[in-house]
Amino acid sequence: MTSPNLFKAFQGVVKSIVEELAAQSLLPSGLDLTRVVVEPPRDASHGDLATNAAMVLGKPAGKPPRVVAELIAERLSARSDLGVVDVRIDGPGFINIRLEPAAWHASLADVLRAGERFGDSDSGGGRRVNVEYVSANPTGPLHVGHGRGTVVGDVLASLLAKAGWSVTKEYYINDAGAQVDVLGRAVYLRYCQAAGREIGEWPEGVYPGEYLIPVGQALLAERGEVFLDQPEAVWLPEVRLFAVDKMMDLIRADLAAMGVRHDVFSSERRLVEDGAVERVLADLESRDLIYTGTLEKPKGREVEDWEPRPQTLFRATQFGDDVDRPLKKSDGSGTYFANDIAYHWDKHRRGFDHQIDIWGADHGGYVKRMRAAVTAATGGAATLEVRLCQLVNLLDGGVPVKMSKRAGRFVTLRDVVDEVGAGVVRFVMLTRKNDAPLDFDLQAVVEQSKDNPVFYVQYAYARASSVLRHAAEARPEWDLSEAGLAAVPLASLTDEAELGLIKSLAGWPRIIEAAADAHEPHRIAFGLSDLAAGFHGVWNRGRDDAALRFIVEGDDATTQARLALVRAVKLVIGSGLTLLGVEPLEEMR
RNA sequence: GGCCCCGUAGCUCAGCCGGAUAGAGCACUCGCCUUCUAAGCGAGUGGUCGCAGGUUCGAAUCCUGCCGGGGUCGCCA
Repeated sequence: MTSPNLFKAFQGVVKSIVEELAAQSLLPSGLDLTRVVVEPPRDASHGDLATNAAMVLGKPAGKPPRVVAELIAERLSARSDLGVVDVRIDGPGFINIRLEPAAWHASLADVLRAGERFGDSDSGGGRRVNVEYVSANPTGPLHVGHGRGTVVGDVLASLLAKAGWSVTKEYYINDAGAQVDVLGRAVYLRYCQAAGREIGEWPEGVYPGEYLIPVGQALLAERGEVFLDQPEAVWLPEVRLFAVDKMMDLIRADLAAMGVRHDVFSSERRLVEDGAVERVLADLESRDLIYTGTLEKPKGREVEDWEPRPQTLFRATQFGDDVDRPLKKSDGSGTYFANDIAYHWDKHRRGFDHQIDIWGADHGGYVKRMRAAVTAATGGAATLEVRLCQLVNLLDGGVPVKMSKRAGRFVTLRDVVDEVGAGVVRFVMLTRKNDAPLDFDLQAVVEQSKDNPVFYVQYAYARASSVLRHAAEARPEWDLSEAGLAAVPLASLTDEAELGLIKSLAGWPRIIEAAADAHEPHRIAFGLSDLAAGFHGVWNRGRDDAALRFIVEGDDATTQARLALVRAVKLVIGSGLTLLGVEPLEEMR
């Protein structure tokens, strides 16, 4: 289901004009129109819409851009039915189009009629895409760094859904590696403590996390003392399972507090037990993509006790990686990489040929091999895109918050959510593009000032709500719903700032589309800030000049038209915030 | 040493997968303000887009090589 998109509509018009010209032999036929776009000009003084058609088509058409521009411009000028009032050719061959105010009024009504659907598109065409994010090890609560990937993945998923993709949100549970053994041992110690045993000094390399105390107690309550004084081989398998279960409960609760809900949780252990890893490796082997070889020692970096040894290797270099990668540990079990190949292959088997993973930047060195493996394992049918999230620096009033795992002092994501709210966390995580480091200042993010983008956007929404509340009180007989205001005459919206705001609203679908195409959810947050700035600007004009206020005593027509604009602003900002998973605030308190 | 990311105004960052005199916020300077929602408003100063080549009608954007910062580098995940 698509919604109105003025720029797309004009793009279609320009293309059909080119085809028309071709049909009349004024231009060659069969020109490639994929690069023809209609967009807002960089400078509003150039016009309302601009197209690069003449510059893109000049060369293939064998004519100077300005000649092509003349041909197109002439026909565009004739389209008064679309509200075109002026067309001119500028610069190297841009065609700038100006629309009459009535066209913008119509576009405002379109926004209101589209409602929540405004900005939807069908560019995904219903194709399936899998977004895997968070996937933190099930060994403890989520920390702030996880929070960033969580938000980026979650909003990307929403964005793709809005752009017409069929999205599955997935979490990969790393419950098969050595760290869950470590977790199991830690929980066992807590269990012994719960049973009143003295355990002496806490062993090296075992999580001392206090959050494991209740897990040990729960284990005791559930299973009694059966594991006491038993060798590890007896208790570890069960304790490990128990512990992972509890940790996932913890993580799910953290995610719920952020408003995140995955569709699928996939277990690494399950994949291994089901033989998926063996099957994938066998398949790769049958295609001669696995061999036994010895890797060279990495240069320029000291590796302790390095010694050449033969390993089972995947021919990653055949698929663009820099070296071949090991698939088996010395004990014969699969490496994390081997299991991960099976996992991504499994996603492909489940019907996902578009896969997106959100990882921390520290896994950057892993991207090439994983993409190589996906290509190899699926015979090129599936593609993997990895988006890396840089570090989050947690600050408190400009001072870095010291986190030390050893001292047991680290701030969890939940701590932050409880302190500033999920909405604030979600928005702030998108105030930087994903591959740039992000400062998260606990004080700054709750500051009520223009410097704080979360506040600034919420305030715009609250102001719009407030104006509508006032209007509803003053004129209870008016229909101030989106549908109601869509039907109101808008001719009195003639102020330039008002028209500018309408133009910004009309451009909203472009922002969503660009963000979805580029897989960059932060663009929504930036777009919202711009919209909010536009609205605050219009609002502020009413300070100096009472005639420019939204509610004008004694002028119902103007008031209603302006309320339509306010309603549309509220609609778009509200839907943008919702897209980010941030609840819009009706009033600031 | 290899690979990945980053380098845009004094600071923090945008820049729509090549376009028209490169944008915003903060800071600074100068005015205004006490308001339908208060936690201000308007204007101005300010940039060799790290450096050097290349691709073309056109490059902050694409390619190559340097410089600087961060991450990462066999049986951890």
